[in-house]
Amino acid sequence: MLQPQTAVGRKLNAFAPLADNEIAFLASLQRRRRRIRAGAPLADADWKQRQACILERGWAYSYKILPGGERQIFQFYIPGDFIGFSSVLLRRCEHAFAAVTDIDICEIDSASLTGMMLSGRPLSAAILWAAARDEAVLEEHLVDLGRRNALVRTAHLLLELGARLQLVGLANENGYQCPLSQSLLADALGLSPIHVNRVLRRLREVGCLTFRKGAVVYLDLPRLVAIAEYDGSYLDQDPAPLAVARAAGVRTR
Amino acid sequence: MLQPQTAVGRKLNAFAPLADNEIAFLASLQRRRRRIRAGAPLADADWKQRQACILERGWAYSYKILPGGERQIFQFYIPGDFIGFSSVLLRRCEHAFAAVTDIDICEIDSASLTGMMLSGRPLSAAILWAAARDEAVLEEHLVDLGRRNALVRTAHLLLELGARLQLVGLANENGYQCPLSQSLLADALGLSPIHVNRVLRRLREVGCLTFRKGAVVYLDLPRLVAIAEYDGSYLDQDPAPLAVARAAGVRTR
DNA sequence: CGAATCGTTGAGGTCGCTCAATCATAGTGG
DNA sequence: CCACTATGATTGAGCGACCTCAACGATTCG
Repeated sequence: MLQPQTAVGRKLNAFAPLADNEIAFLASLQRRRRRIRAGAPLADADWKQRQACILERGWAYSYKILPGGERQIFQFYIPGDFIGFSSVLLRRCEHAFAAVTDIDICEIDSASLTGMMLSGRPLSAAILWAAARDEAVLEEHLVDLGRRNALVRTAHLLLELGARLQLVGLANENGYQCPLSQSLLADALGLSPIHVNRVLRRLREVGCLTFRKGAVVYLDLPRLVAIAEYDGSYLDQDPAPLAVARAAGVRTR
Repeated sequence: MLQPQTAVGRKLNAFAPLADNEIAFLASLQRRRRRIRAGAPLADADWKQRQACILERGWAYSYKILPGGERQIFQFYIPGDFIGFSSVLLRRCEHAFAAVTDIDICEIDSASLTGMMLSGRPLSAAILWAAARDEAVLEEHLVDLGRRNALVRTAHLLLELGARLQLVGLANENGYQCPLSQSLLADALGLSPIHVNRVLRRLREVGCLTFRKGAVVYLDLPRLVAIAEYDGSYLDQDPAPLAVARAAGVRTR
C-alpha cells in the first residue's frame, strides 16, 4: 500500500489531509513499476496510449525539439509528480519526456484514472490541485522566458525547484541535491550553457547561492529571493472546484 | 438559441459535428451578456468567483504584471474562445484579463459548466478539446520565447492567430483584421515595441507579410510558413479522452 | 486645436551568443 | 594501471540581436 511517506503522498497531503482510504485508492491505481536509465527517453508509445505515471525516484523532464535541433524544456519533474497526466486529461502529445537521472516510475491505469477523476472522490480534488499547480509553474516559466533576464530567471528556477522539493522532503532551508547539468538548465531557461555557467558564477560571487557537484546551497536566501523577484504563492493555490463540486455531490443530469 | 454560425459553434463544430441539442445545451448555460470597453480590465471579482465566459466579439488577452512593471501576455483571445475556463476547471488566479477592443462576452454559469463537464455529454468532449488546444498554444508560446528569434517568433504568432481566426470564419488565405498594437505584440513576444516594429518592417521588406492599419496580409504564405518554422498541427488535435470515456458510459465506482 | 496614442526611424549600448580552448571527472578497454 | 574517450564545467574573445533613449510623423478624439 502507498504510504503517506511516499513522495506523492506527502505532496498531496500538503494540499489537504487525505484519509487513509484515499491514499489506498491511489495505490490501487498503480500498475507496473519501471526503472529507466539516466538520459533515456520515456518511450513515445507509452504516451500515445495516454499512459500516465507517477515519478517515484529521480528527476525527469518534458521537452520539444525544434526543426533546427534546438531543445526547449517545458518542465522538470521531481519525485511525487505526475508525468503525462495532462496528456490523459487533455490529450496532448506535442512533447516528449526523458529521464535526467535513473528514475523509477509507476504506471497508472489511465482508464481507472479518468474514471476516478469523474467520480468525485476527495482524491480527484487533490490531483486536480496538483495539475493546476503544474499549470501555474508553466505560466511562471513563460514569464521567466519573456520578461526576466538571465540572472533573475535562473535564480527563480532554482528557488522554485527548492520549494517543490521541500514539499516532498527532498530539500530544506539550506538547499538541495540537484542533478541538472548546466546544459539542461540552459535549455529550460532559454539560454546557452555557457551563459548559465556565468550566471551561476555570478550568483556564487555575490554570495547568494552555490551550485557545485550536484548540490544547490543557499548562502543568502533573503537576498536570493529578492534577486529572483520570487513569490512562491503560485505554488500553493486553492483546490480545483470541479472535483470539489462533484465531491460535494452536485447532481447534474 | 445558439446558432452554429456563432463563433463558438463554428469552433466546436470544427472539432466534431455537434448535434443541435448539444448546441442548444451550450446556449442554455449562457447567462448575462456584457459589453466591455477597449482597454478595460475584466474585473478581478469575476474571476475570484470562478466565472467563465465566452468571447463573442472582439479581442482580449490574459497577462501578468511583474514587480518592475513589465507585462507578459500569455494568450490572446478571439471570438469563440472561452475566457477563464481553466480557472473554473483548475482554479488558477495568477493572471488578469483585459479587452483589446470593445468586446462582448457571455457569462457561463460555472456550477452548470462543471456539472456539464462531469456529465459526459458530447459537448464536454468538445470543450475539453478546446481547453487542450489552448494548452498547446501556451506551450508553443513558451517555445517561441525560449528558442526562437524575434523574426521567427513574430511570424509564428501571426500565423497562429490567422489559423485560429480562420476556424471561426474571421480570416482567409489572404490575411485577417488584427487590432493588436505593436506594444501588445511586444509584451506577448517578450520583445520591445521598437523591435517589433523593425521585425514587421523586415517581414514587409522581404515580401512575406504586411501588417498595416490593423490588417495582416500574407504576401508569400509558403515563405512565411518556412520563415516561421510553422507547423500548425498543434492546433487541431484529437479529442480529450476523459470526456470521451464518460460519454461512452464508462462505469467507475 | 491640443492631447493622446501609436507607429517609425536613428544612434549607441549591453546582454547573451558563438567559437575556441583548457581542465576535471568518470568510464572503458587494453 | 594506464591511455583513451566522453561529458561537463570553466574561462576568454569577439560579435550580433535586441534594448534604451530620443525624436518625429500620423491618426484619432474630445
